[in-house]
Amino acid sequence: MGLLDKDFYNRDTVVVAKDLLGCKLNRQVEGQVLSGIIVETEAYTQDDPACHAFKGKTPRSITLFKQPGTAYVYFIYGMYHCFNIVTEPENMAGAVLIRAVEPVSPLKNTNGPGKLCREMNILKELNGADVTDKNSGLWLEKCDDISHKDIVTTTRIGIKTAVDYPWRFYIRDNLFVSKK
DNA sequence: GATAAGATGTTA
DNA sequence: AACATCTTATCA
Repeated sequence: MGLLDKDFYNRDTVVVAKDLLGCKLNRQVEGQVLSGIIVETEAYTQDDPACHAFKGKTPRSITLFKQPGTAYVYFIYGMYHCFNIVTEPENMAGAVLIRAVEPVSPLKNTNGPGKLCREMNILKELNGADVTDKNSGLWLEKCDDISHKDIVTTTRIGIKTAVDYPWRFYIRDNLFVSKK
């Protein structure tokens, strides 16, 4: 299966967020590979008030300005991590939050951003990792092609600003989307 | 079913 | 003080 490369991520964030649906997320840990199909994403861009990079570079948001295909992992609510993939050219902030995957190999309980990070052992040490390089232990592959009409577009979840941006995408009727 | 509250630590 | 969350408790 084709490894997603820098050119894939070096595009408009919203386009990447939709194209990531149906792709396979892989995590190698202790010789074991955990995999899931991405079924839910959200887009965040530099001029988006809900984005961590909205107010410019900070120690945390600096990762969002790195080259496309960089992992952006941050700690939230005292006990969870969220996993994003940086998009757009280097020095331009943008990222896609992976909100849910459909379990493939020995995975379960991955229907939410905090849960999938816990189940796939995605920790802060992966912040800044190169997702276009398998050696990072975290990479993505092209898998299912999702038809345009099977992508549902809604507003994003869990934020207080820019609540009207229609930048959450998920696969219609998929059982592993968060909430419901 | 629904809604409320509690856990927990980093961030600026 | 807020936070790109999730679990458990307490209603009905």
